[in-house]
Amino acid sequence: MPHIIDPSHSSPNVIGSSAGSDRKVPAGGSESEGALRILIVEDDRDTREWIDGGLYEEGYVTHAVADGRAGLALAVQGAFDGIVVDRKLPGLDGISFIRAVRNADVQSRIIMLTALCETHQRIEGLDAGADDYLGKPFSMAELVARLRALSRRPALNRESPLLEWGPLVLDPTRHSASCRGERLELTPTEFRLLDILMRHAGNVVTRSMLLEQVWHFHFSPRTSVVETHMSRLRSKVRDAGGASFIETVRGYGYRLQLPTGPA
Amino acid sequence: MPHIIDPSHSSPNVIGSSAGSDRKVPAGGSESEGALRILIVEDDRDTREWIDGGLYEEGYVTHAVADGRAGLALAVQGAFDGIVVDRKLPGLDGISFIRAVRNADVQSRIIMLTALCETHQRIEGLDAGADDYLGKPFSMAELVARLRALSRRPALNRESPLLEWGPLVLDPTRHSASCRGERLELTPTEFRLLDILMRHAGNVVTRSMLLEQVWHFHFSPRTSVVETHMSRLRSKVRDAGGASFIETVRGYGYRLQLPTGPA
DNA sequence: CGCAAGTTGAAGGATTTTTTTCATGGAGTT
DNA sequence: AACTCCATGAAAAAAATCCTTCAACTTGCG
Repeated sequence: MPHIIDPSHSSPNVIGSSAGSDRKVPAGGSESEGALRILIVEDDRDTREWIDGGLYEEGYVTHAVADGRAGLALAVQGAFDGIVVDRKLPGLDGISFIRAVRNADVQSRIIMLTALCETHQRIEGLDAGADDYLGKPFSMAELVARLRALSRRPALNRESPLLEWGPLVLDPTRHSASCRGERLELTPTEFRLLDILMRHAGNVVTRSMLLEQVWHFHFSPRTSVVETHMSRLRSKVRDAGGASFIETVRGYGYRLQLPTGPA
Repeated sequence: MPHIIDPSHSSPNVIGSSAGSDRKVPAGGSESEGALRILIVEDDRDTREWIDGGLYEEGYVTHAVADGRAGLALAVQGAFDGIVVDRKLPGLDGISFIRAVRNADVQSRIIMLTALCETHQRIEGLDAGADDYLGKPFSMAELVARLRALSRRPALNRESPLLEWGPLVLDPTRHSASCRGERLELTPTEFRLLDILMRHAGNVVTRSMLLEQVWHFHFSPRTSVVETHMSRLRSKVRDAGGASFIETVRGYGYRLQLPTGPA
């Protein structure tokens, strides 16, 4: 799905420090099953309101704040099911925020939002206790999908969310991947490649995106790094599983595609 | 095929004159223009080619120039959907560029690239008529997201996920097309041809338009590239669906036409 | 500190796919 | 009929991609 940031979904009152925006569930639901409570900590107003509105439409009960400290207070006493927090925040940094929340023994599932060129930070975030991360810009669909994935796990089980695609399984927090249960011994670069492919499974990931997200290139080098590593990744996956899932889309990039993949 | 920028295509002298820019879309005035056309005005070669290549991979039709004046000429007569312009340009400054473009009553969405973190310049840019700005370094994903966001802001100029015409379905983001559910294995060029035809479904697409949007030719070469590719595209569609939807309008170009006519 | 093991990206040739050219014959027009 | 425009297949040309090798570099460890 296209990464669209549409600021048009605006929600009424979103607050700075003390208060917040509470939303009700559109359709009624029981305490146990229905309304999942999500805390949003994001300083950029447009983005915050976009997330807020989007999750509201998905049936979540949201609470959005712009400030890290305010968010922390809420997180600790709010019994939220999930927390969406920007890495870069004024006052209290996103990573410090996460660390603080975990120190307070809060079990909420946390998704960290990071700019695309902050791979390093992502790992830091996961180490700090985030359950997953999402690179900006992202689509509402992606966020909802990751939230669902997280909430599917048992409440107290802080098991990391797995990315799965057919026989491929990748664990972002453990930096491990497997195919048909067989462990893939991937180098960091290969891991990142597979990670990106899997997060966009079924869709084309352009060479530019890969160069950008893995190599931080903001120009087009005339090298063939992508091809080289893709080749290595492919052969490892092939050795483990047999089929070649990584399809090349000539002129554009690559795509993870199951032989009998969905339309 | 990260398309190369041939200076002869982007230099000013090609512009003002007759140049193959007879963009006469046959009546109907349907707002559904072809693929979104983006003008890139950026002097740094690496950056320019990076943006150019990246947007190409995303399916945009791009025109890239290094010079502000050349860009201005293009912007004024080019009917671009979006313009990406660097703030710092040799010759004609980015802000002056924007001002000039707006003075010429051009409605294209403009995104200004600013290397400086100086808010001052950004505001100046927005005042001059830019719709948005992006600070360097930025990620391709961000640029694409902003472009998408902008292109849907005004009218219904939104880029719909799927293009459909009778049994033909084309998914721009996945670079895939199908006929009667059967997947069409198209090369990049064929894909672009079909894309343009479908966006103008029912209307004649002139050879000039095709040469310009697919090949970046601003003049009419004597080759028969168009015919050749159209032929191949036709046969592929025929193999998949049976009927031949691509009608040739002798002396003008081609048109996508259902045997039973459009609704 | 120096070695061993592992990782990375450049280089470059092989391979595959795509694009273009070109020649020919057909179709439509005047 | 003469002419122009178009369709098409074959073959040449040009890209794009694959994949292996190699030297530089990093890291962990004795």
